[in-house]
Amino acid sequence: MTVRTRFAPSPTGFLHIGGVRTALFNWLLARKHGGQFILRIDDTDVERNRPEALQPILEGFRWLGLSWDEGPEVGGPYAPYFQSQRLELYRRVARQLVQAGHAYPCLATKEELDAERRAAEAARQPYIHRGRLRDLPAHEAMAVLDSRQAAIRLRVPLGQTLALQDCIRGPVSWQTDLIGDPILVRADGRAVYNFATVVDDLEMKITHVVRAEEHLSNTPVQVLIYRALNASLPVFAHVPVVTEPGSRKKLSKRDMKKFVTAEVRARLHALGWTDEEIDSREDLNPAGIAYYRELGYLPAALVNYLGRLGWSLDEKSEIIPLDTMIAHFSLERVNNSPASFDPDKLYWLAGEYMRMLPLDEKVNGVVPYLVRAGLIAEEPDADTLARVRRVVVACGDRLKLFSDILLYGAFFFRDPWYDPQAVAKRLAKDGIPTLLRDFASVLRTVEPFAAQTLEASLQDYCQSRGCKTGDLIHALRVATTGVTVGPGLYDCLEILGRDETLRRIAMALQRPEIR
RNA sequence: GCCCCCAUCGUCUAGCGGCCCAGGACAUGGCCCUCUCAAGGCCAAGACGGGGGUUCGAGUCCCCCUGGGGGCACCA
Repeated sequence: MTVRTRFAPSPTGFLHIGGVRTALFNWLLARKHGGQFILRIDDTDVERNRPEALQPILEGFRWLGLSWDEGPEVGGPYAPYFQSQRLELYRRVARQLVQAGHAYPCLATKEELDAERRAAEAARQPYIHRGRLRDLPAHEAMAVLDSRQAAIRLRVPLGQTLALQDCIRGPVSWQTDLIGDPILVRADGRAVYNFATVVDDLEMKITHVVRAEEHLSNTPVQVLIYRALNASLPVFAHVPVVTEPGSRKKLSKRDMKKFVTAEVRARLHALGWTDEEIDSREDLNPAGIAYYRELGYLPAALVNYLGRLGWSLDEKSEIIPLDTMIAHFSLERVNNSPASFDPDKLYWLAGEYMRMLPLDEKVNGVVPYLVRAGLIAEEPDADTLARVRRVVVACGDRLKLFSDILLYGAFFFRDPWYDPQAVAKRLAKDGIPTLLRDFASVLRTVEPFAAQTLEASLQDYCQSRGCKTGDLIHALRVATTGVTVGPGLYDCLEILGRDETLRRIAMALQRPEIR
């Protein structure tokens, strides 16, 4: 039997980290067993659907490399993969259930039901709805269905215990008496999630239903539907929810905006985003995928992080290559308590993955950021690319995200932006400008103008002059880069070259703070 | 209110009765390295929610309590 899993987002908002993690588990399970991973769009709730939400979801999956074997844009043997296009199927199946006596029409209005629910609440009683036509004989029920616009409800069998083995939770059970007769098809003919899901999972031959724990309470209803359809159950696995950093509440796509903190805004501003752009992008925040893509996180790092969130390979592995993850993934090793999303650990992983990335790919990843910042031309020539490469090498492990290139390497591509504090601390001090001016004359003749010889000559110079190397080094750094942090000084000078280095030193010495 | 689930360092986790006075990782603090910032190395601090059982022995099994979470729609 081939394993078939699915992820079924509803396009009512943007995918968050938790949703992606659930999708990843589905994907891993399918890949591990050489099965299929299906993407299905659960969009039966047309009023709440937002067509513009679909593309970002698909793009997110593509970016992460979570390929789907069947679904939007790729089709498949059970197309269409949009529930909104399968309503006829659900209606047909629901009618069959009525005919078989497992379901019945319901004429209650929304107002009546609301009143019932409120009354139950007021009486502090659980609300368990049983329709008035529940016990109508099947042929009469069909007659009602044909003559009136009626919703269809499942007739929940009374007095039973539903027990099943969840792959992650273990044995779980429910009393059917406590389950109200659920709506299968709305009065307007549109199926409801619980029903459409079962019909589709059955038709699409889904073998493993891996979904978030918030769906656990939907499971008894769905089990009842499977039974009514005389179908065998898939394997159920309810993965714990992902909670917000700092709270124990599950991540929700409704208020992702609250993750747009001042710090997040500052980061995005640094990349050239305006507040208007940030505010118009709902998924551009630390709970969404787009944020990490924009900042230049490596997708492999995100996948690794998400895979380790609630799952472990063994007692110590943190960095787990995707093929290892696929080879060893199992639902049995999925943890069963909620996991809190930790941006710090993700950031650390991003750095680890960046370190492992081949140089060429680092250069390729960094170029778009330099282009967008207007530091290099859109189609950089070979010389520029060679220079970018040298800068990337100089940045070394400082580069954790592609966007870090702007943090550590921008000054290689434009004049330094002199940080007043840095100038005050490292340049505008007694004797320093003179020292700098004097050493500049040494720099004029250093041969070759390379890191090693530069270092040697600076050491010699300081020794013969009896000055502290630190003073000169810091002064040089600020004079040539404008800031106090960055790659090794000698690497910086070498990349800048003799002429540019001298020009920058002269420029720095012209500053008003210095005389 | 009712139903269901969960419970190891701040966080992610290992642990499936003795290998655990609980291991790893992120974060934190200190030291080393060092031209800054990273990275790296070393060290430190830090957890089995509580109470009952079962057992020669319990983080591990059972029960209760407490705490947390999820769900109770003609939403998904």
